[in-house]
Amino acid sequence: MKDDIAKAIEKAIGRLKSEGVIPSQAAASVPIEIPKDPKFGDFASPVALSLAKEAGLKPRDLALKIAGEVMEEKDPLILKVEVAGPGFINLYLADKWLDHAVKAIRKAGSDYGRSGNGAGERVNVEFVSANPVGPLNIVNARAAAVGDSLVRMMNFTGYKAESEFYVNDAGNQVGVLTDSVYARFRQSLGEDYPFPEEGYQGLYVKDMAEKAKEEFGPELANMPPEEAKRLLRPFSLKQMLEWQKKSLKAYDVEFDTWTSEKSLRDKGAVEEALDRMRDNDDLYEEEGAVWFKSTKYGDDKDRVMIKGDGEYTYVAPDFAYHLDKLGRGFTKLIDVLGPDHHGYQGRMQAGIKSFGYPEGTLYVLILQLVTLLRGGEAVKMSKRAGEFITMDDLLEEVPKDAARYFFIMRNTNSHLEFDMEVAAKSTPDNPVWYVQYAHARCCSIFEKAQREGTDLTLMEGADCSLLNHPTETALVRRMSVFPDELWAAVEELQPSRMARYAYELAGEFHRFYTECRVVSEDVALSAARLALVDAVRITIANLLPLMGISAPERM
RNA sequence: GCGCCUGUAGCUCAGUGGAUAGAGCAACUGCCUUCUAAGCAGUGGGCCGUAAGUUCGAUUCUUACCAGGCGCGCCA
Repeated sequence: MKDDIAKAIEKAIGRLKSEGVIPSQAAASVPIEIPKDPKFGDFASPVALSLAKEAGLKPRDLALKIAGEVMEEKDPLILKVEVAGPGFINLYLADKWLDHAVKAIRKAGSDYGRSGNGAGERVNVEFVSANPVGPLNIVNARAAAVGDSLVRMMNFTGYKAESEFYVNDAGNQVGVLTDSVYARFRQSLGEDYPFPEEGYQGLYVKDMAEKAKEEFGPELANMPPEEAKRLLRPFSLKQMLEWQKKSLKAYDVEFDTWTSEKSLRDKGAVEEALDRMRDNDDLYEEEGAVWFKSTKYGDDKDRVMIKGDGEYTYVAPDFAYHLDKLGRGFTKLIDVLGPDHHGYQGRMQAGIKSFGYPEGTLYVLILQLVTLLRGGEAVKMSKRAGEFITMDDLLEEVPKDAARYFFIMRNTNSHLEFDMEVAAKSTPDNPVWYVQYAHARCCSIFEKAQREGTDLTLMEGADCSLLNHPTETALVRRMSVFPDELWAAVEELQPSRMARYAYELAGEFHRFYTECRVVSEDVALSAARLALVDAVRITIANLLPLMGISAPERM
């Protein structure tokens, strides 16, 4: 409906343009909003306010002209158009539109909200990509929730989006992990074997050492350390990856692709990427190192690609990795990163440009920090002392649905306060329950109606124009903008918008539920309200899975 | 010092170049013989960090400053 209204106003503006009232080059987009106060109409547009200057008219006068044009050739669903305030165009819709809107939602069913807006563009969303050296942490968990929701939302709106996890299995961090496991292994045999200075202290390293003992037997101790570590390295890596996969699965996050840095290196992808930069004259040698002239593409300083000792810096394989993704046919790359990586953005954008891809190919979404609270008190975490809450720990305290909602409920560039006690509760302060409860209530109405012998097929012939109660029209309005809200969330890469929309929709439903009895003696009204409730059920059932949250039928 | 993010109600956060700046929590007051009260309605609470600029109009855009967070390696 929002679209139809925007089109009607666009047409009106088009006619005014051809009459020369508005200059033809004036911007074309027509914003439509739901007014805060229903007395300002079902929908409103401030378009005249922004166009007034170019037209050389007072906003109000222009609004009157546009309104006049809209009425001239008006959509039968539009009842009247008014101009109010400084120049808002307020549209009031005929009751018939309620019927249209509800029927459209029910007809679309599980496809309500789905669109082809993404036009099949192939998008790669990379997220989490934690080093395979320890358990997943809370920022990883936020990245998992945000990244996975983005992929789901994008696929629902016509993109071909895939999720990807980049495994840093070639760097020296895995070496440190291997050394740590090896040391714990020797210690477990009663030896006084030194633990590496930068080694990983966590208990899981000891567990892995025990597993290694089972796997390889005590003869591992008799091998030269280098040989033992050659066995331990892939073994440790595999354990870590399995652990991380398991943690993610518990959050309903599964990746389409896991790409290994090592495999990229092995097939010469790094050299290939560097050659490409060299061909562009973007590499140079200085002080015994090879540098990428990233300042040429807007980075604040040039970056070393090959160190003095002949090793790559971590960025070189990262460039190769991005080039690899692009080589697989993705035209848009999204990297979801933690707050400590924002400095990474400039060099990576520079690399993409050096490879010849257009501006806007890569989008880096930076997530801000998460502060964990328990009952309003900050949870003390000390990495050094090995005291920190992992993603797994969190799930033991907070149900998956609540965790996922909490992780996406804030804008990505806002710090997130996550109170585990609130998230774990089933009380009104917990927004997840509020939304799920709305869905359960819808289902419960049908269950009750059926049990009491109400003929549910009555819905099919329902006349939803009867839904005149303010809470009913508000509910229909809110539902009708779901596709627009979803698309806005996708364009802004902000799943938080979906979380908020879900909350608002649930609120409209709870108000309706309190004010209006669905099943009553009035057969026609009951039929209309059942259809309305069905539409709500459909909308919520479609949007919760986009956030990886279930829509329970009973609570 | 430089860069990125943030500064809106007691707390956590929405929001927008324009109509009286919103929600949840916390406080207080009402509403269950009726489809789940895990709900609803209401009251109180705001120099939208400070100052200047652009504008008919700024909480929104620009700049400076103040405050908080995070980064700034031939570490990953």
